[in-house]
Amino acid sequence: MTTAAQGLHSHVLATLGLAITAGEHPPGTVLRTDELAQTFDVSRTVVREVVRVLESMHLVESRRRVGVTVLPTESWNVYDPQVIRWRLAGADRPRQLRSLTVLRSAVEPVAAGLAAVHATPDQCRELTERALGMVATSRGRQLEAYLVHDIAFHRVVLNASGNEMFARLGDVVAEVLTGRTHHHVMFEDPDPAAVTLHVQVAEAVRERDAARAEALTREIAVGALKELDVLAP
Amino acid sequence: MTTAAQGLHSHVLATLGLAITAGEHPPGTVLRTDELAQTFDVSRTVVREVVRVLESMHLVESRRRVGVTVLPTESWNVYDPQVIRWRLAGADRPRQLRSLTVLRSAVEPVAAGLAAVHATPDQCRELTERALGMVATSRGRQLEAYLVHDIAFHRVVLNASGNEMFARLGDVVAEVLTGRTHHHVMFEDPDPAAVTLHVQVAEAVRERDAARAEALTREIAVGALKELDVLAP
DNA sequence: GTGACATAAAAGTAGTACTTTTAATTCCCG
DNA sequence: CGGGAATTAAAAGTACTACTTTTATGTCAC
Repeated sequence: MTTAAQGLHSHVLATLGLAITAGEHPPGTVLRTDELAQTFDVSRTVVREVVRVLESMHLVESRRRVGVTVLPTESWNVYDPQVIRWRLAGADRPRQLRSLTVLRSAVEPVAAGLAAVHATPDQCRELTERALGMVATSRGRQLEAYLVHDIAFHRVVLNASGNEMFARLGDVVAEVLTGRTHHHVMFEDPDPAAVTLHVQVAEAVRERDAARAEALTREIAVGALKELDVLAP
Repeated sequence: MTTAAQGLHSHVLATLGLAITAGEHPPGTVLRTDELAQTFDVSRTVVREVVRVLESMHLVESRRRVGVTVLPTESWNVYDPQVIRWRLAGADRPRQLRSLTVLRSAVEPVAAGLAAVHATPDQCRELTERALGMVATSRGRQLEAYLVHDIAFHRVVLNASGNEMFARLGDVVAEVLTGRTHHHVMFEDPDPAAVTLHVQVAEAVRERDAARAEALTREIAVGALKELDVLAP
């Protein structure tokens, strides 16, 4: 059971998409639609719709008289949430987590700076609440509860930035944080220093101190990068 | 001629996608597949494939007994290059340019810093060449030639960062730079200060000075933001 | 060997028939 | 009169079949 699916389309899409992003069917592989139809025991219609979607993600290319060719990784729409999810579920999850964390480290500080300028009172309040929630759940193996607050916190910052491109990264950040928690640290409580930094970011945003919000968030980012050994020691 | 298209599918997709992102069919609008088939004078098969693609971009949602509903802007996959292109071609092009420029301002400095660490000798060389090309074409209304170098320069930086998420933003940056040139400055030569900064970035990368490459690129970004009045005066 | 030509393989398109889901309406009972 | 269960019908989902179009590849003449 890789992915639940009501509807044949969803099922085939999930299976095939995952297979391709996981590296079965490596780039260059040629698939034929009626062969796929047979494999999945669905009609060609369904397969064609799936192929069209995969094509729009630039995972494959469909050419007449040739078939459906798997494209090289460089062409993939790596920002497509679906593709990200598939890759996080597959083999090169570590690599994926790394590159997404680097992206976060670039985006979130700037987003925090903008949030300090644009955040509504409501957003300021939720930010503070979430930071306090993180503090409250930061000790004693309450990792799941902590994660919820952490995700919400970062999502609010991204939304409050007022930039739609940033806002749409909320899901990505959620995936990264979830992946991190559920993967390699799972046991130990979160770093107290990081928790403090979140509280201070909330403070800075509330006080409209953009430079400080940005700098503090950059520190959080550095911490996240270190955790994944992306940084030189 | 909105978009060239060999193949009915591409044509319908381009037309409908553009229409939706442009704000005709505002969010909440319900379209029916056979109605669309009639409108475009194609078979329901073609329409369904198009709808499936639009659905994967989260522009629409298709529900039984209801029809194809246009989703609110917040759900759109704004990182999908296709969506970006449609929106840049449509009505809220200015807004789109603004948010993309903010994204650039966050990503490119970090990318430049990483490039200083990871760039191959080849990439360093091309970077220098492109910077010099910019200098050479920066005076005397050679805007098109300048643009080519400018795009290539930024693309190399993003690629050299070694991060695939950054690398994939090359097209976005290209669109933004093109839009900027072809839009509101078209007449006057590029800012000499910006040109110099590019040369210095190439230098910093070549000398493996990550901090300097990042700082300089940040200055370029500030310039781009100012140009669009994103920054407070 | 090279270029024109023929062939066939695979995707693209169309149309139709049927199934499934589900919003909305109806209708019965309290 | 009101609310909930049963019915209905509208629209998408699926399947299948027939046909068209493109084009890689192999063939043949020169």
